[in-house]
Amino acid sequence: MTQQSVTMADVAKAAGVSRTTVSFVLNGRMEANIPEATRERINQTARMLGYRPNAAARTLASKRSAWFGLVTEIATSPFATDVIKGAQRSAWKDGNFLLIAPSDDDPGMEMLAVEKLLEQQVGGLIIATTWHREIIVPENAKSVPCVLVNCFDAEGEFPSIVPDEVAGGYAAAEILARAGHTNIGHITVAQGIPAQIGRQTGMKQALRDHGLSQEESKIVAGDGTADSGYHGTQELLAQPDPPTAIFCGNDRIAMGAYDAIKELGLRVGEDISIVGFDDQEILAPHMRPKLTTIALPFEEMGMAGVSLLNQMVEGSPIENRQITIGCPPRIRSSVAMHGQR
Amino acid sequence: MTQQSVTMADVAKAAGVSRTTVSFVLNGRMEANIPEATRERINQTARMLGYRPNAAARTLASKRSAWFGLVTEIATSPFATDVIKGAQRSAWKDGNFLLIAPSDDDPGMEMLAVEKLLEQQVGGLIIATTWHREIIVPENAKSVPCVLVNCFDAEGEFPSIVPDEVAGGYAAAEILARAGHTNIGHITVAQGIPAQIGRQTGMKQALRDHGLSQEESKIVAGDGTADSGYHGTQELLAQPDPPTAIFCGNDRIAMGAYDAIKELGLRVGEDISIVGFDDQEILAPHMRPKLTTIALPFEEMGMAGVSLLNQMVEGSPIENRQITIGCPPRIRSSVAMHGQR
DNA sequence: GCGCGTTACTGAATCGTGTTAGCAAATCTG
DNA sequence: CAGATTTGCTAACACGATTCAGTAACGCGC
Repeated sequence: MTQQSVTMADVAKAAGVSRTTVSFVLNGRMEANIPEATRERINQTARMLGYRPNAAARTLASKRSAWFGLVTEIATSPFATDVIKGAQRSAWKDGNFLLIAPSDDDPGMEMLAVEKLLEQQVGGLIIATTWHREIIVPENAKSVPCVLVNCFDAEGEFPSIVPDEVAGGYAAAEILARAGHTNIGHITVAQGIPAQIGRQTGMKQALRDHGLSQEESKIVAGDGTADSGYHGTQELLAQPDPPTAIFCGNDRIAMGAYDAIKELGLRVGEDISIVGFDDQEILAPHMRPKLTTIALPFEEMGMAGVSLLNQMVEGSPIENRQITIGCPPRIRSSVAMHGQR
Repeated sequence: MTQQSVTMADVAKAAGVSRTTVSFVLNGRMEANIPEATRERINQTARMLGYRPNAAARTLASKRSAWFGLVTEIATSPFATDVIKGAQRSAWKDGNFLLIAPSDDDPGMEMLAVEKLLEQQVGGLIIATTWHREIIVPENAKSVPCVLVNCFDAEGEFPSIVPDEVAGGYAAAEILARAGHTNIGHITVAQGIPAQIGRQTGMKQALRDHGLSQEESKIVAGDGTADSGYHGTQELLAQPDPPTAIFCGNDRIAMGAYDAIKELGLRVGEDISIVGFDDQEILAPHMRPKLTTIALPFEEMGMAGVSLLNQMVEGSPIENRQITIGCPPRIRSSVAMHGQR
């Protein structure tokens, strides 16, 4: 109500030209060579009248919308924020919008979300998960360009963007090896997920490359919780030849590890070195000592997702369908030099 | 491209009726009394043909869109997620969408964000901040119903939804008082913000109501960081008559407090009781012992924002323009009984 | 003064839906 | 059985843009 809404026709009348001309000018169509004087006049009157384009009309007429859809499990994790942030920023730069729809990790819900987004005429779709895993992409998602972020489909049919877990695990172990540690423990996240497999694989490779061996007993299975970090650390430190450093599968595990270490009267970053994974913004930099960890590049993944989508929408050929994004180390204070170098 | 897009006209032709009839049936216009048989036939063919309504056309024709705009500082804080989550859920229920635009705490950016959202024909606007404070609402936000979440304008011109800081502070202090503590410390968040003022006010009231007094020295000014919690706690515990319980202005402060307490060889939840504020999902339940704290009702605020917006869009009278939402206590394990009851 | 190319525009169709006004047939009313 | 009402549907315009196909005016060479 009270929608006075100035239209192009109003601007055209006020400027004494046709709708078409106004459209050309406001969209910067230079090939319709409208002289500078007219352009200026039209822009002036548009501004004076407070003209605001109607996106719905534009979408309808041009059959191209300014929206991408993002389907994600906002319900569960704060991680989603960063993906949204990155995607949002990247889309915004090109004048695009993000329509966010919840999937809640329920296939039915997810299909509905996609359906609703398609009704909104989204030009492309991003499906993002909060933890790196394989998913089944809803059938209807195929009616429009679609990119997977932090997940992948079994057939590799969709382009996907995932963190480089292996390189991340490698970096984590290398930090400890470079600091002179030779007896390194590891507490894993939940068994069988890409994060666990990748990080552990990377760690083993790094240790080999640095000429270090690691007994099986130095790898304890956790489940990603702080509790599992606490108990895992107790288990490691109770061994006859306890490790001097622990690579924790994620930051929450590291949090539990801190507690266990302190309870034993030892000092994190002096007696025992710790490296985490994830770089949780409200955790890692606030721990005492501040946690050295490997960051999950959620924001970059979101940005990459949108730019990949842009390419697909424009019909550019996609060279790389499976993109991995590096996990940068965040060096803080939980790792100490050990022994002679 | 390859937009086969089945339209209403296609459905109409296939069903042997006019487009108008299809529109009536699909929109459930009962007053146009179409007999059950015809309705069924149209629904069938629509489903068979895979008809998907075009939201842009609908928005254009009906002059009412199915989406609300949410302007927020996604850039800075994980808190935003919960507001988005609540708003999203609430909107989704009514078939509405949320368009998210970043404000990045920059007035120019914010105006642009609002402008862009208005171009998208949003039916209403939510402006949300990550921390409770006063804001200046951009002028153009007035062209559509607008609700403030977690913030407010100086003139009270806009309906706003904020957490009940005072009641939260009251609850926090009461938990400690009820546990038998009589010597209670407090470490504040940044000076002068509503969170600091409200929580402190609530605390003082609770202590008065429980017949307790509190020396000025037992309130130390922090800045919301874990570091300030660490040093604040050291300061409090170094006093000649140290408190047996500390109400920390937020969970990060509590995190620092834990570290300081443990370093002194004391036990949290046994020797010293702690209550936090915010209930940060990835922090509070994972601390050791698990932190008793007061939750900030972000999700509820988001939901309340959307439903208030719905009322406004429908033209219902708004009875309450300044809504405060309660901050529920989350009782965990960081508070112990003290002394005789 | 004719043909041709450029410049600076305009008219009209189109996008897919909502919505009002109205019409023919069927049914009811008295 | 005439007139009024209801039932079941349709024609046509509107919404606010984009875009294609012109076209009138002008300059220019010959």
